[in-house]
Amino acid sequence: MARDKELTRQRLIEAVGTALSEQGFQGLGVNAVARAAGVDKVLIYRYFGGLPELLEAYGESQGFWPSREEVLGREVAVVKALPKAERVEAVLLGLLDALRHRPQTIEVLAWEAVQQSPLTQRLAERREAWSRQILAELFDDAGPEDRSLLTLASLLVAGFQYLLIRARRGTVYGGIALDSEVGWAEVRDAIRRACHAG
Amino acid sequence: MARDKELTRQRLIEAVGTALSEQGFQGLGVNAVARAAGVDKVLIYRYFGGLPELLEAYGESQGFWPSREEVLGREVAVVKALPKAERVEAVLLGLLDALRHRPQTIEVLAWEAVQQSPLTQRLAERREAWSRQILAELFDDAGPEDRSLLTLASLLVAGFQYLLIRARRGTVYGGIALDSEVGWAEVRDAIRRACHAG
DNA sequence: TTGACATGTCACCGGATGGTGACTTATAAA
DNA sequence: TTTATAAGTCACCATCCGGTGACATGTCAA
Repeated sequence: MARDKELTRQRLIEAVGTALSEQGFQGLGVNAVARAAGVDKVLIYRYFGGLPELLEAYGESQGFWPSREEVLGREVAVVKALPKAERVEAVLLGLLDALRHRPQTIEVLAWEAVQQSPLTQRLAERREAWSRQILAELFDDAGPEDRSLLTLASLLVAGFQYLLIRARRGTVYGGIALDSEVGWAEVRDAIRRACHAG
Repeated sequence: MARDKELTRQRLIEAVGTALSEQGFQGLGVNAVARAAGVDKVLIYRYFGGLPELLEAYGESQGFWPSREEVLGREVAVVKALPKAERVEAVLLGLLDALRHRPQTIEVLAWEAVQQSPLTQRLAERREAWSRQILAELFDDAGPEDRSLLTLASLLVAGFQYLLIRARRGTVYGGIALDSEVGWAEVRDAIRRACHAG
């Protein structure tokens, strides 16, 4: 093995991602990550201090949460000119699409949902900050009367995040086929319908 | 220890519930359950065959999923006379309320979301059957044009189930205060709003 | 009273885990 | 060329896990 500390660090960070993809967060331990990196586990302690710090480095290294541009698919200013219901719809549909292409993020979301660790807590805080920022940027003209619409938006996000989590292994939920494009098209329709409520 | 096989069986089954409440499904193992029951773990193998069968017995023993009457809070026939949107609203709000009082069911839902085991698979199938039955009983007059409404209903159920899972340890999600009655009142409002969409 | 059987206890196994100390060896400065 | 130190290897620890075989003892029928 070449003696390159920085390369080994990188290998370890990437190994977190592969271990996460292959075994899920359940099997995520010092031994598994070291094995995936092809490196001795003691280096995790030497280079990062421990598994939590390595996971943190992994979290920092990735664009876990999609950028606003990726979610919206167009300039922020363009979306901002739309009616509020359309804006919400654009954010929700864009976010759904972005997350569907991020299996590791979904894995972490599942993790976050069931376990409370320093890492998942930090990730949760970051997501809260992300949603606050979206709110401030896209809905700075929202008043108290829009509170219900924004809560509905959060509820819908929670809904399809849950569906994404279940889709990792399950095939159907509440009659929705999670393993087919048809099912997800229905979900998008339902989101559109809900956005224009009230 | 009294030599009463049936009592010991019952103790073990109840111990699953207490272990589930105290440590969550993560720490649910042969040793933990036996410890909680104050009984030797070998009896799990003798009386049930193994942990999966014991968990199955626990699943059978409890009213995990609320009955239709508990959800609706009134006679099925009465609800059936309502317009479709009102019917969906009644089911969703009733289900949310029923689940909020079932911490162990929520724990199992969280489990089900992240792990695929024979038990969680059976529980998932049972829930699917439950929702199909609700559909057949309350919405036998639904046509293809109602498909979108029912998908939205499933999405909303997914949403508040996810919120219930996160509320076990988290305090806020997407701006919704999960640890306060105010937050849940907002969720109920959002559900009502969504039900009358389209 | 005796003996058979069911109930329950205990000690142990192999394997995986997180974690650490002692070792080898490549590299690079003196 | 020598030598100090960083990079990487290896063996081992305690602990927990699921699982099992051998044993003790209460109960009840013969």
